[in-house]
Amino acid sequence: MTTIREVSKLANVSVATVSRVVNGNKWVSDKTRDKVLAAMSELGYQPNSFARSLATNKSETFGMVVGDLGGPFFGDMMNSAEDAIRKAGKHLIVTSGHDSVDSERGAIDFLLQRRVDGLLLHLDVLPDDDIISLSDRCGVPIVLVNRHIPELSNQCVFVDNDLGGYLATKHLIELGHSEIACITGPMYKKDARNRLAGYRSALEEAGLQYSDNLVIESDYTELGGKAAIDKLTRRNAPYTAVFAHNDHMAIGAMTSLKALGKSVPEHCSIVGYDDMVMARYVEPALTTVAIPVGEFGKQAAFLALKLSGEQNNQINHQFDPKLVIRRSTAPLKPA
Amino acid sequence: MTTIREVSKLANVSVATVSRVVNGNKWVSDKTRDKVLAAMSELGYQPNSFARSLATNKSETFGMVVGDLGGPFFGDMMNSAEDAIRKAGKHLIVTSGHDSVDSERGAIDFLLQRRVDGLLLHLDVLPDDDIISLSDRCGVPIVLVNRHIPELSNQCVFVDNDLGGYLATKHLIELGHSEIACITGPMYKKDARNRLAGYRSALEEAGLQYSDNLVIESDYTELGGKAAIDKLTRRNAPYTAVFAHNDHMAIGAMTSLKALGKSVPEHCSIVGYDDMVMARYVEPALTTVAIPVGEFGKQAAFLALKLSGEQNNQINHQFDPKLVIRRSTAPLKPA
DNA sequence: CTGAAAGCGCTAACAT
DNA sequence: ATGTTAGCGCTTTCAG
Repeated sequence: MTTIREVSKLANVSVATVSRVVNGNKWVSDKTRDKVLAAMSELGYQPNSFARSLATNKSETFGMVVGDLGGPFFGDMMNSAEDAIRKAGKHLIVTSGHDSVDSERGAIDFLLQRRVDGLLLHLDVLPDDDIISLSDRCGVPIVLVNRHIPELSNQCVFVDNDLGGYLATKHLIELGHSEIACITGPMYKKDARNRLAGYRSALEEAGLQYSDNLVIESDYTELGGKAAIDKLTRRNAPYTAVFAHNDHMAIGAMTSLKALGKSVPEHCSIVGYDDMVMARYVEPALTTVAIPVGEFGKQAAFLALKLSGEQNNQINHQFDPKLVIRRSTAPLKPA
Repeated sequence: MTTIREVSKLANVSVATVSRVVNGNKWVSDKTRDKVLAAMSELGYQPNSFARSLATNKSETFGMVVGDLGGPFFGDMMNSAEDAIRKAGKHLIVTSGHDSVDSERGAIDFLLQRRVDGLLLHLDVLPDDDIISLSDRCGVPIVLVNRHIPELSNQCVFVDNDLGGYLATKHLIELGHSEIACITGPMYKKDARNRLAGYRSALEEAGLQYSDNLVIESDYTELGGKAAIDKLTRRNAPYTAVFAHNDHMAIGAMTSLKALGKSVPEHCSIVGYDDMVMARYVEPALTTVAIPVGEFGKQAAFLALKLSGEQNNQINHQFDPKLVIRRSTAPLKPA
């Protein structure tokens, strides 16, 4: 690797001059600049970002932690975050947290050691308290994606899951359904609790009775969705519609229902959550609650940029989910 | 940010000693080590990776460039690559190349400036020659993912697209089809040319006539797939099966076909390529050629590790695609 | 076992 | 307009 010193020798100038042209400083004569540029390209010079960052104490780089580099959900998020950050002339390093406290911590440490100018965190398992103390001591702005921690409110970008649950349920109610089953995510996750709360409030608003019997806690997987329907059957609970806390479970439920000889939406309506790609492709296409994932990543990036003093965009902290009506829901047929 | 010096002061030792305990050097007495460890945690000390890398001239980090952080294809690849690299005690920085020569170059420069120990490159547009010269001068091992450059053969990990095209076509032939349309990707891409070559060789092997009339060059998008069917219709070309160079186009074609009143697979069989998630969910589920994407990322990581002298795994350079038969293909019905 | 000191490559005053 | 030089925080001889 060639250094700035070698370039300076070849060009017959001082390292300071080379540094100036590398950094686009005005105070260099055109002639000198050309000489330096020539030397640089002759040597294939690449500035050493470590040395540079060490000297300036900034990296021009933001770090992002996502649950899993492969998640379809994260793809869009990373993309739009990177886009916004690139447009600000910075870079984004993405790492995955792998759904474990240790590796989430590890990912954060990794980024911190790289002295990122800010952190965009999508943390699944790290407890609130840890995040709060992290925010206090880490020295760089952190923004939380898809998570709301009251103490860190203005560092959060999140979606109103209560509203999502409410919208899904209300849609079903408006179609005439009154016996609506709910397949929830793991209840230790706030997302799931909020979606369930939305479900309850829609029920309540309509004067419908909430019944534990119709609620199955599951695990956000397709298999879990299937199993939930089986449980419902075993409980002998009557229902004409299902609200699943994500599309995976909704699709699993759909499969199970079909296997039971019930067709969707004729015998049973289904609403999912997330609006993943496959929601458009299943048969019937799934009615679901869409989260503006791209907007999410973008606003998180804006927020990080803002908190690090780079920009001053207007930030949108909370997003409203939107109901996307497709063909898995239909008016209740009189029995 | 607290430095090694502050820790050394608090612990009443020299910086060298602190450095030793940070790096797990044996030559430190337990007592001293404990003192230092205590000081470190009291100060919340995080080693500065820049200073460290500057001093050692290594980063313990590999860099990866993918076309687009959001691609479903890339998700698995990143995941398994990161996994393999993490298991080797290193880190992976992922950046996107955005399908443009400039940003692919920019992404590579970014990583090079971060002095990565190796580069995993999934390059869509950068020409072979540029890559070859890059490999010569960049000073770190580079491995090419999903691309075969003869001059850099042992730095490539790729899939046999000829075989993929052949398998897809042969499957259709075995089902009795002889008039098989082919919707290709952009022909400036080698992938597409190879898949087409596979198509031709399967035809040839079966003694079937190749006809330009049945080949439509498209763009790997769902819309492109739809348009291709329209073109075929306008050409008035008779066909009973379609081989599309990716699943997106296959699904687009399926939609178009249905709109034309032809049902799949009764009137027309369809084979896709890639085996993306949605292939399982469309109706009918798509027969397609699967690429072992995960294995890909993993082998690329192994290769990079090996070339950088870290490990010595046995590397698999070329992968065979596999035909996944689902329900979009069926035996030709006698007219 | 521990400390002192010389860099690693670059930036940013400060000189000239 | 250009050069000199003192760090940035850490690792690594080389001496104790």
